[in-house]
Amino acid sequence: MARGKIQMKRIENPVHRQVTFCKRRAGLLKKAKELSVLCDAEIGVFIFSAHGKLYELATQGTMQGLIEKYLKCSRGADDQVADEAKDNQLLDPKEEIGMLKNEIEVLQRGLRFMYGGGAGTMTVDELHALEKYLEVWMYQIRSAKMDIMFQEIQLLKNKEGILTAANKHLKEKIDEQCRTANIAPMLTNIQCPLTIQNKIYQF
Amino acid sequence: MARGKIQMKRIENPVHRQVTFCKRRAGLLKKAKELSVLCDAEIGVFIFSAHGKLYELATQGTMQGLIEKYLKCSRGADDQVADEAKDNQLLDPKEEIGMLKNEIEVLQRGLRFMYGGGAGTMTVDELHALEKYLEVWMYQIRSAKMDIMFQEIQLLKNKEGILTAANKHLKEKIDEQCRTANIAPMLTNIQCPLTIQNKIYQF
DNA sequence: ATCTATTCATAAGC
DNA sequence: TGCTTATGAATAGAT
Repeated sequence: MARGKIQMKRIENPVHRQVTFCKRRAGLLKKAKELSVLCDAEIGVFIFSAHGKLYELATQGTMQGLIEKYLKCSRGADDQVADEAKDNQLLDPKEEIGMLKNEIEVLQRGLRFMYGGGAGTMTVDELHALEKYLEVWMYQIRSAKMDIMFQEIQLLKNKEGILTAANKHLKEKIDEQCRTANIAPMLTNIQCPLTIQNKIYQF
Repeated sequence: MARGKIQMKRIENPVHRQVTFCKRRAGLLKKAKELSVLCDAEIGVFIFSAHGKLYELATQGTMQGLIEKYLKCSRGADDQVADEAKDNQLLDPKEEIGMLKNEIEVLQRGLRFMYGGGAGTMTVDELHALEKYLEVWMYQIRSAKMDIMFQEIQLLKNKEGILTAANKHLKEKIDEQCRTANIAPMLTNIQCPLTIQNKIYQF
């Protein structure tokens, strides 16, 4: 920057920090707007100051809308573990496709509503109908989300049950081997797995 | 910028636009990170390219967490002039009480409307207020539900990880014991747990 | 806030 | 996509 490079670490002087925060915050939001305009992108930014105050920017529509779009996009695209994504996809592809088609149809209808003459030509009743439709749509999306999460919970519970059973079985095998072989040193060796297993049941 | 100032409007040349998008996107995310580090701020950015591809940055924790924090912060304030509304509410407790009473009254009227039938007693403004109120209310319920479910999923995933590790450990113990004891009959006995374990990994 | 001296970001070209 | 460079922007420190 200017009149001396600054280190990329927290500015300790509170006055300097506050000043820099104001300046750079403005700069960041400006850059975001520019990128949005120049490259036809949709951008959301929110900044929480150290004191918790919120500064936000949504280049198109509302932040709420952007967040919904974000949540829709980030689902299925990338999760933390590859397995989860696979599981979600494997749950019911047909149902997912059906939902997406339905969503597209609703969206197209909504767009025709919006662009086909504008809201000026719409009666209160028509607007009411559209509102109802969007309400149902929201409900369906929410409902589908909940379903997927419930399924995931169920799946994980099943996994847990199987793993617990397997653990129990393995433990019994070890006990049995020890008894059959009558090898004293083995008894000390199996303390460790037993300890681990006890920890598991504490959850 | 360089080698010629550019106009602040959509870049029409698709190649230039794409190149600029990549460069400025990187620049914006860098600036966001810098602001976060220098000024101890928490920043979330998401960028949708014109083609709908998502690029995101969350300087602290996950984007999910940031979004929740954002929604919590922006809730209670109606629209874009959130700060002013908040300030007003915080600065004047009496006014806040008045507003809450008003909201309660609107809600009560809404309930009478629902059960008594007929919107005749409510104005459009009142209905709008009711709608806003129900929207926030719905969001809060949904949000709480989601939080609980996410927590449950996380807990189950942790359990799964520990159980899997314990299983692996137990299996290794068995293998070790078999090698040490060199007992042939045991080899057939341990097939069963191994089979269970393989089933587990198929999820 | 406003003002510079600097550093930084980046448009254009390859 | 990556690198280079000339130039416009951003901004640190001072006022």
